[in-house]
This record gives sequence, structure tokens and C-alpha cells, in this order.
Amino acid sequence: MDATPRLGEQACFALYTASRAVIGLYRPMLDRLGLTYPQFLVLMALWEADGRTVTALGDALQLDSGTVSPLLKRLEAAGFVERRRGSTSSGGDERRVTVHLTESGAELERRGCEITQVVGTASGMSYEDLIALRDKLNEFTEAIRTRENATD
Amino acid sequence: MDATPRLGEQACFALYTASRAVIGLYRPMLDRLGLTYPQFLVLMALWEADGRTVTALGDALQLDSGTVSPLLKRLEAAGFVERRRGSTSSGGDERRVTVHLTESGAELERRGCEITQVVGTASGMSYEDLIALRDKLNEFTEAIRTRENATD
DNA sequence: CACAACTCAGTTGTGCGCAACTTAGTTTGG
DNA sequence: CCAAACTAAGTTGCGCACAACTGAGTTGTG
Repeated sequence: MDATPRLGEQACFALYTASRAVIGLYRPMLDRLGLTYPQFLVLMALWEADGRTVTALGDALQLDSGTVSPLLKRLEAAGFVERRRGSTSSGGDERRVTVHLTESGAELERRGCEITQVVGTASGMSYEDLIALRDKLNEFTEAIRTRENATD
Repeated sequence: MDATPRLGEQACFALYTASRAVIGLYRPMLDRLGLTYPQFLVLMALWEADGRTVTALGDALQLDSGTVSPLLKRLEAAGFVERRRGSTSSGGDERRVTVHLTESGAELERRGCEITQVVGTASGMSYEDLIALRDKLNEFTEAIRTRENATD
């Protein structure tokens, strides 16, 4: 039990594998919309609340500006979002950039919802089990984040 | 309930976030060994069974040669592994490359084990809960992999 | 033997993630 | 008012992931 941990016994490895597997399941469906999974997450965040700033999006997705900025650049190039610097909604602060869905980006909402339904079904788990798994994972993430600095 | 799924409600997003969080927890500890998380996984696979071929490693880690090959290149450059083409252990097949721990790579085993222990503790979950979570995740991954082609 | 089908490892190109840094703009304290 | 501290977004560099492809080597079939 204190012996070398085997790959298959590790919860972390299971997490890493499961995460990639589910993104792989999304991939062919998102491909048809011209989206990657992280791009899809950005749109989900905007369907929920449009016009967020770059940092607010980063907080929602737990990603820093070094990841979000180029991601938004590609989403803008694809015509799904628009960036506005120093908009009145951010108090005219010229540092802030708000991100807004274009018509094309808003239109993806319906098809996007269908995809999440399909993935939920493909998991082979009941709705209740999925909720329970989600809550366990969020609890896990929270525990890690609070201990993050203590273990350095 | 059929409305637009919110980010925080999605099990997939929880998975994606948890996976990155746990790798982030490993990072500072692995940094000290000069390893990334995927590189650490390769070493774990080799501590378990040394001298595997590149494809066998890929199967163990669920990664293709396009990811594993450069990964091994970096591990070899760092002096932790050695690659041998057409070794007798693979029947002299000149296509096959077997990967072997160097002394330096083998020595990391003890410190690597300690790290997995620390991470397990930092999760804030009991041993039983971690096992249960791991099994749920593996079940989840398995379900997805079998349905993968059906949902295209 | 010949040669097509296949297998294995590796390369190329794109898009994340993340650390470290840069630049522009805002706030704070003297 | 002005300089220092801070904040927001973006850039750079590196290491994955993954699709698509390449080329060397092996196997199967006639």
C-alpha cells in the first residue's frame, strides 16, 4: 500500500483520462459548429451572461488571461464574439474589454444545448449519478485549491 | 431543465476543472524533480514495468504516438529514460522502440511515491472516497469510449 | 519471390494551459 | 499634483493533446 502507486490505481490519473475522454466525445459534434471545447465553454458563459469582461470570463472558466486572450481572438476571428474596450458597461475603464456574442454566436445556443444533452446521455449514468459525481468533483477541486499554497 | 445549461451545473466542466486543479497541485512538487505531470505518468508506467514499447506506453496512458514520441524525447534529453530500437526483447523488430529507465529515472521512484501520497491527502477526501471517485470516473470513461463511435 | 496491406514510431500543424513578462491605464499616498 | 503601486489585457515561450501524415519495416497472399 506504500509501494509504488500503479497508474490504474490513481484517482488523479482517472481524472486526467476521464477529462480527455469526455472532451473527445464532444469533439466531433463541436467540430460541426466550428468550435473547440474551451471555445464552447466561453460561449456557454456568455449565453448565461453576455458582455462579461475578459477577467470575469477567466474566473468563470478558471483560466488566466494568457489562455483566454488568444481563445477570444480566435472566437472573434470566427465571428462568434466581439470585443469592446472601455465600454460604458465597465465604467469607461480603458483597461477593461467586454466580450459580446454576435448574432452568429447567439444562434449556436440551441445546438449547443442539444450537444450537452447528448453527452450527458452517452455517459451511461443517471441524472442523479451525474449530479453526485459533479458535486464530488467540485468538492475535490475546492479542497485542492484551499490546500494549494500549503503544500508548496 | 431543458434551458441553456449553466457552466457550474455541468459535470463535464467540473471534470475539466478538477483535472487541471489536481495537475496544478502536482506542478510545484514535480518541478523540483524536473518533471511535468505527463512525464511523471510515463515514469510511473515504467516503474511498474520497465522496457515497454512506445505503443504500450501510449495504451497505458491513453495517448497516441504524436504525444508520446516528443514526450519521450524530452525525458531522454533529461536523462531519465533511454530508447532502444529493435531490441531483442521486442523480437528484433526494427520498428519497435523499447523505453528503459536510466539509473537517474529509477531513483526518482521513492520521491515520486511521496508526491502521490501528499496529493492524496491534499484532496481532503478519505481513502475510501478516493477509491469510490476513481471507480466512478473509470466507469464514466469506459461508458464514453464504448459510445464514442455511436454518437458521431 | 513480389507486392499490397499493415504496423510502428515519428513529424507537422493547430489549439490550448500556464508561467513570466509587457504595456497601457487607474488608483493611492504624500 | 505626481510618482509609486496596482490592475487589466495581451504577448512570448514551452509542453502537451490530437488529427493528419510520412517513412521505414514487417506480414500476408498469390
